[in-house]
Amino acid sequence: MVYDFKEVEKKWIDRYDSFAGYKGVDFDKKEKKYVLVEFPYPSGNGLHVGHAFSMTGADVYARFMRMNGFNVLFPMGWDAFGLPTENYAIKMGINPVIVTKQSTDNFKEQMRRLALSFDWDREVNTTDPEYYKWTQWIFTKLFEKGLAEKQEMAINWCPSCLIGLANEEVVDGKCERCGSETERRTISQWVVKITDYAERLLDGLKNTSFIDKVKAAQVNWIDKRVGANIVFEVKGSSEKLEVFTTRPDTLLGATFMVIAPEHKLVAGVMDKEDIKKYVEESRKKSEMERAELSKEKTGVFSGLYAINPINGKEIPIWIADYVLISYGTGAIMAVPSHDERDEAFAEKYDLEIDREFVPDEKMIDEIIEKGVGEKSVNYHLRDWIFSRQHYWGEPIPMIKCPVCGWIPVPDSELPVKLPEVEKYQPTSTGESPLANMTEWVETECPKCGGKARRETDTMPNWAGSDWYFLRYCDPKNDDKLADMEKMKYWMAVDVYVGGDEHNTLHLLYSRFIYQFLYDLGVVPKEIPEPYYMRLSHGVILGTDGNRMSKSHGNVIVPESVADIYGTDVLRTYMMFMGPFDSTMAWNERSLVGVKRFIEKLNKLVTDQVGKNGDGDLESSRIVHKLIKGATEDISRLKFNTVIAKLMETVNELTRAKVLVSDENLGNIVKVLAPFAPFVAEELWSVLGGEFSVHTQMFPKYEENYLYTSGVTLSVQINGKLRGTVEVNIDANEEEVRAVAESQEKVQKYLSEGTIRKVIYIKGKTINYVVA
RNA sequence: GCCGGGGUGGUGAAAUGGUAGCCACGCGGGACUUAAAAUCCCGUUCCCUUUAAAGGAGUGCGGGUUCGAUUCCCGCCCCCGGCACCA
Repeated sequence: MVYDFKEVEKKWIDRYDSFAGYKGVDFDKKEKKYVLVEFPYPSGNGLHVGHAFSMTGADVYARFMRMNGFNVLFPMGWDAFGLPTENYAIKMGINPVIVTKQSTDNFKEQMRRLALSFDWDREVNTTDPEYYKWTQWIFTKLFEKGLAEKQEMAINWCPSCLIGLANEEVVDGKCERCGSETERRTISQWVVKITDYAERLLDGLKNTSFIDKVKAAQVNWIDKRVGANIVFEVKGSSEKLEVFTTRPDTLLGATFMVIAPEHKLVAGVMDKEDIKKYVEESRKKSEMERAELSKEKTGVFSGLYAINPINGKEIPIWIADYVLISYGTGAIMAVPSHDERDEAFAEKYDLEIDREFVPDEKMIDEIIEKGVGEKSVNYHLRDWIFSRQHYWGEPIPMIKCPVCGWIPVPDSELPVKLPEVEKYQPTSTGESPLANMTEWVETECPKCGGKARRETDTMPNWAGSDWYFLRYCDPKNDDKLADMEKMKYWMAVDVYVGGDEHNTLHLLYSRFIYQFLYDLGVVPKEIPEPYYMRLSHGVILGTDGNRMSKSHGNVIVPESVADIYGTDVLRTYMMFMGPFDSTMAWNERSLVGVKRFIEKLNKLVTDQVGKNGDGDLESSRIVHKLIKGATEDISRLKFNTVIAKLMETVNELTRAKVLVSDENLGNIVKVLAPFAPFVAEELWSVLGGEFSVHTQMFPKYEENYLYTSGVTLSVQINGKLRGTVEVNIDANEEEVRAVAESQEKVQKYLSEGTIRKVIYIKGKTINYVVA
């Protein structure tokens, strides 16, 4: 019988739409398992095979957990605010709400075809006012707790998008979204003080079992440095110069000081023409550009001298933009004999380098004793610029009253809905288009009732994804972001599958928001961290080896494969391509191998069903070996080797021409089910099983089928393979030696010297050391 | 420069201290067929060899530990991803 995937998919797909087997059941007695895969940004291009790959991997795992008796929560939603939708809306003059609807409908249908077993009853959308009501609520709480404030600050500015960018959104001095050169500009911005949680964010990693590289990414991003702040007098001035150093022991080796161009001491020397010029030029550079100029450091002498607090030595103070005002105190003591950057700078400007200098540990005590410095901890983590001058984001729910100052919008008036506007682009002043909505902007102060104005900035795209995993626990709750008891049941996320690109920002921001909510008492006190385990999925690149994107023109959509080969072959192939966490270029070359495998399996089952009673012992051995291997491999997300084992099983059973019982045919089908849901369902029904195969228990292997008395050992002579022997698994060294040494070839090599030693590793090898 | 990941056949890859290359693609040969497709069977790391047997080399490079190293350690080279010159 030829396998017709179109007919089979058509037969089952509708039944899965309302299938109870895929739903997470609140408070179910079964043990829960929360499997989360990052929700996508629903772009107009649709879901590509990269998405399909990571989601299918998570789906296989979720299905496997269900078949192991867990009550699985496997939800999906849309992180739908963002610039591409806004840009498309601007270009086409269409409301982003409509654009978003079209995109999410399209994504959802694609996911349906991929047979992803999401619980659609829990679908969330960050652009839904019922959802962003709570995103806004969180912001008002941040404000109330003093963790959000407006700051006049120099930011990266994109002159094309007319928007402020966080440092991480500037790539090579260019705007990440539009590619324009960015500049520095001072603007009033909402800033969220994530740095207050730096220590907690480091410490909390102890409560997780993230894979090592994810933990490392978090630790390195926070980058805690312990050192000292040391105060220098400035010669002929009442001003003092404070520096942060991780090496207070090198204090006596300091031969010059460097301050950032933004440092307050610079203001006093701006009358000098060369200094003024230097400061103005560095102001134009973004931090990225300053970083890029690493090979050619620039600076200018301030004319000022600092006094070393220990030995009274006069040290010249230089101004250089390789020192950043945002880190430490914006000033350093330079020890060119112990720091390569300082050395390069000293050589360029012909400054003193004390090559004889030896660091002195006791210096630290002396500094503290003299009261000229103190222990200091710095984190490289920076506060989070939270304002965007854009339309398509959550309005920041704040009101500016000329009398009362900034007042958060009261809970009862949330959500602050995005008003309809005529134009979606930012205003010519760089304000968000909401600023033009006079009747929306003008409001009353919630506190004094006087005339006041709404904030017109919107939130960054990270805001909605900071807490979405909580909303899945209770997606329709109108009174709170989620019910405490439901969160207590489902949280923490057991396995969070995501991309490396989110291992720093998204992961850190969402952990921060969770910890903040924890302190607020709105999430369960038993659960200090949101994610128990974080795994990285790999990336599927285009056939050209580049990331899939419209601009590269290398996007492969899953339907193009599913139309020809079917969903099962596509899914199984993606899982077979390589390890789940590795980067691979899309290549359809061996897709046909998976197709052949599915057809062979189909033939095996339809040929043998109902004919073979108990089957042959040999077939049970083969099938139980599969069950054991598959159980271990899926648990470790080693999907590619499970497929290899399935292929091997079908090949062995076909070649051995053994009789296979219906039970064992069913066992193979169950192992296949997480990967190829449609054909597994069909074959399960051929075998007379009840709908659905996906709610069956994953088979358990039986030890007695796996036991083999015979084993093949390698025979090595001086570590080189010289033969193999078949022996009983429990054979002792003498027995193995007798068999091995009866072989002509082994005798030949043994006769070349005297046996000095024999190493026998039971079940594996016997090695003769001959000299 | 810093951080993370990686380097194994013609290709995707497997093996995490014990027979390197499972499984799959591709390729070669054969069966079936009027023919082709599909399917099935055999072979396929490289070198030497008509073939086979036998041998040698072999997991980026150079060392080391070990009876034995793709796997562990030290040094180096190259590729990919991330980055904020972080004092």
